Amino acid sequence: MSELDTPERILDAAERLFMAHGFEATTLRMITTEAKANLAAVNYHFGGKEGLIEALFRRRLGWLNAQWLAALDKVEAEAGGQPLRPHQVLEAFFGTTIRTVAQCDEGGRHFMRLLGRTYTEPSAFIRRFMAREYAEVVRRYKAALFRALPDAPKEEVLWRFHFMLGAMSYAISGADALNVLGEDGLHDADPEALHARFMSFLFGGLRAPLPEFAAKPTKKPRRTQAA
Amino acid sequence: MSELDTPERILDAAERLFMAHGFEATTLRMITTEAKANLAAVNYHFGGKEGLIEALFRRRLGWLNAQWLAALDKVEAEAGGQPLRPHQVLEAFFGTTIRTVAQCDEGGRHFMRLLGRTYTEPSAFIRRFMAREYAEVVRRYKAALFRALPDAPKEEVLWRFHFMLGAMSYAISGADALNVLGEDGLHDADPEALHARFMSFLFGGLRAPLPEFAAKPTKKPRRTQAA
DNA sequence: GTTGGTTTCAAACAAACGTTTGAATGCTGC
DNA sequence: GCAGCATTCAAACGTTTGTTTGAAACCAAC
Repeated sequence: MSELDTPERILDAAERLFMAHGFEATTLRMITTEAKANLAAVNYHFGGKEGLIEALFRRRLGWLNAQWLAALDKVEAEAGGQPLRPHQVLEAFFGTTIRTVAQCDEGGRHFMRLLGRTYTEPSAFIRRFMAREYAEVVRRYKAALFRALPDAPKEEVLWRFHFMLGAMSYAISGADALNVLGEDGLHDADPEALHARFMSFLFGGLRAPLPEFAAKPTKKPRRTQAA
Repeated sequence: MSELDTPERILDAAERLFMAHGFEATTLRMITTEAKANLAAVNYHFGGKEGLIEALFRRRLGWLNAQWLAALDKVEAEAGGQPLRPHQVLEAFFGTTIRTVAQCDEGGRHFMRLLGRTYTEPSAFIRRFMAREYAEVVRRYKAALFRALPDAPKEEVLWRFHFMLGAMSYAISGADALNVLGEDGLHDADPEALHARFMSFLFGGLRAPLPEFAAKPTKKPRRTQAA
């Protein structure tokens, strides 16, 4: 067939519609209509709506995880066993993410925005799935960050990484969401610009002096920094 | 009556349930059951589900907007017409937010987490409402930020503010969401600690050097900064 | 050309949704 | 005690939801 087959068409349509309306508000009838498939096809191929969502995440997340791990492998290999510099870890994770978003097809971009929202999604089923799917990436990057910032309390590092994930979520949401800040349409800039301005923001946040209660006293207490 | 009256009980229950399950997945039956009210009460008092959501936001948002504007008024009065320092603007907005979350009752905290998610919520009805409700606060803070950072391109300032809102959303979501990063339970720290570590992160991000393509050449081109 | 397994399809399913109704109840002013 | 309004209540409304069904269509293998 020159067209994509039915499961593929359903996944593409679901990605777009889940993004536009959320998981709950998107109905199987909307999806199958857009995919030019029969309503029963979702249950036939995916076993139900939850099965569809799971398949949708699995299709993209496997590849994304591979990207993240490959980026970390690369810089760690270059470092030859030495601890990484903090900005290398950030670049490997967030740089890879932003760049990945940029080079995605339209469906991929929809998925990435969906992913950013899903981190705070309250649905128990989705959160369980995400935690399981991310476990390896989280473990590797946490270890790399802790090694890169041996003097910073682990708790502070995790909080800052948490903040960064939030910033990333909004960064990916892009200019659409930003335009809540005012009607004077900020156009979605080119990916290179977004990458540059986001990374410089992140690195500034990571290097910021620790709050006083958390800063360990050092030989030069005035200049205590996280990085 | 010693108990709260019906509309109040419904609003409280709705706040908790919308937070836990999202807008679409929360049904009027769940809400009225938890509020120990009749199903028809929602339509009687609020005119429908959308009316309930709108009332819910109006109840908390008016007060929150007042807090934000008062904080800005205060530092601007102290500055006596002079441009504010960047960290004063950040403290007025984000500091006020974090502190407000801390001193809220449980319902208030639920609402604030709801608010953070709503910024990227795709529902057209909610986004329209939010933009209208926030207009004044957005206008004032944008102006203050631009005055505080006269050398930085407005576009870059807006993007950084956008990133900060994302970080704030996750900061408010708190340790619950953070624990996706690993099972070793990070406890929700005391509010003072969260405030301190969040503000230092933010200020670092705002002060970070601009990406090269956006940095205006100055007399000392090597040290070009946003703040 | 018939068989057997996979995929599509229209139709129907029970359950749950937000909303409406009309009678019952509670409360206030007289 | 009665009128008048505000509120509560159980029941039903018409839709829409995800899912199931059983027959039709397709397609390769023999």
